[in-house]
Amino acid sequence: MKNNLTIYNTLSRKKEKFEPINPPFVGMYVCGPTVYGDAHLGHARPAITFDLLFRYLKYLGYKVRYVRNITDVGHLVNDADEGEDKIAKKAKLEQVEPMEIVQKYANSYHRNMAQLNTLSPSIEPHASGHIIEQAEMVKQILKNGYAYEVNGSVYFDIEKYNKKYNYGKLSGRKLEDLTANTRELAGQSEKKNPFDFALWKKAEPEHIMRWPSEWSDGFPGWHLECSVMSTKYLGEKFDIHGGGLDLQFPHHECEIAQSKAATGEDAVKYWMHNNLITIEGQKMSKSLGNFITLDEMFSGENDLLEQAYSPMVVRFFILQAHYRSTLDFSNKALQASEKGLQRLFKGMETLDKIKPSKESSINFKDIKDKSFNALNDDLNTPILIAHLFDGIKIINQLYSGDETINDTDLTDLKNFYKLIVFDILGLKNENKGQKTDNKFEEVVNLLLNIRLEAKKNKDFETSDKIRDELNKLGIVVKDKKDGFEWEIQ
RNA sequence: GGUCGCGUGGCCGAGUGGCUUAGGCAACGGUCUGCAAAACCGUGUACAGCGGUUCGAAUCCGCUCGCGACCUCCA
Repeated sequence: MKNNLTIYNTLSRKKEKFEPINPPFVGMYVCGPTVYGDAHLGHARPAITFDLLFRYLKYLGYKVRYVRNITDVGHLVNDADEGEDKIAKKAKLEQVEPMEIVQKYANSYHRNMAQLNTLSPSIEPHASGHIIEQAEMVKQILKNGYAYEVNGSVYFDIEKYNKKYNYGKLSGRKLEDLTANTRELAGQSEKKNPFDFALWKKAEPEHIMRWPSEWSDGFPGWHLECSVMSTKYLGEKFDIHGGGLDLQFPHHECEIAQSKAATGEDAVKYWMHNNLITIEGQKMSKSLGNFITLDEMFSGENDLLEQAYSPMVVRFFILQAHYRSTLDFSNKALQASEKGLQRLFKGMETLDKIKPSKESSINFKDIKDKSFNALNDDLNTPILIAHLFDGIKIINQLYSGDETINDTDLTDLKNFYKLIVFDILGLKNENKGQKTDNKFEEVVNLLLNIRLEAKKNKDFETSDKIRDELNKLGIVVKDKKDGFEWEIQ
């Protein structure tokens, strides 16, 4: 299996050639959502970034197993309500079962991800379905001496771990700095060191999500599920682990420590982190409350939104920035993406109308090569898209007859655009296949044919009236050389 | 406070030593049109500031200013 793909590895802080541990198989684990609220724009970014990678790796011929978890056990909210997890909290608020919350938001997450045209992961494990496995890993870490039990809770012993291994290598932190900077949180006296983290936490009486274990009735620590489920489904060593940049520390750092402490192996070869979406320069996040849910994006129902943005516009917007850069949300930027996406699809429609000639006056190889080079360069989709637009210019020249293309090249060109735009970038033309009612279409066509006649008779008063009135109803009329086109806005 | 990152033309957003006019949107001009719209073609403006290294820096180094991320749940 040959490829020229390089990806940026957070571990080395460099772009590295992508070489799977066990080709042609590739194991990829991505941190999924905690299902306690509607998915927002921020959730779309890793989903789309790693969907792109999933699609591209498959195109390259790899057999990819893509695992993305659903966190439904809940994490500690903070020390003020220690012992209460965020899912249980929401459940009490709404007077429903915790698993009902999980089901509800998992469903809406899946719906949103389908709207964004992301492929389903190969496996989507729930943390709650892997309590036994998590307890097993706790035992293993205890047995290896990197954890200690206090009052029914089990904590990871970072100081001890750091004597043999390197805690902080992913995020570039040093234990001394952590010691100096970790806040002294109340109720943490159980821990040897404030930076130790829970592997198993004893549940307080009011805590409704709990499972029996040899230490206590409780629940697993919040870093554990990813170590456990990635190991279970991808093995002790696997290729790619992805997630949002905000998970780098402490979540992924702790994952590394847990896996190493349990198995003695470095589980992950390539760590990948997508950057965050900002709004007015600030991170969009649940905790800051400045987020826009995906449902709101698609419906326009949020005060920050001037209009609705379709799922493909959101996807294209995200792909127009490199995944390791922050991306600032604004209506202007989204509107620019909307127009750009229209131009891209319009170009592809034009491509279908081109008639082949005997000879080709153009050479598309350059654009093709550059496109794949961009993709291979750590998934540089903004560059890739720029090349696609360069190609659109050529397509228009072919259509106008300023350039020519032969049959073979034309087929090749069409296949290239379909491959990149539909299969790899995962975009789809939403206007296509949006069938309106046949009778309705006939009626509009009838009106426009009357208008055409009026125009022929130079009765512009009537023709303009029909155009303007249709416009008021949201039907945009576009005159063509011999006839018309129309669309519903 | 500690660690890390960023600051590109009206906006978004690539590029990281010498030609990339990156690209998109907007703006302006044109073609088309009865007029429009749409579409297409064409055009301009940039690298936060100061200093240094270099034949040459948006790109490397230093300082200053501004912004952000992580250190607490987060995609």
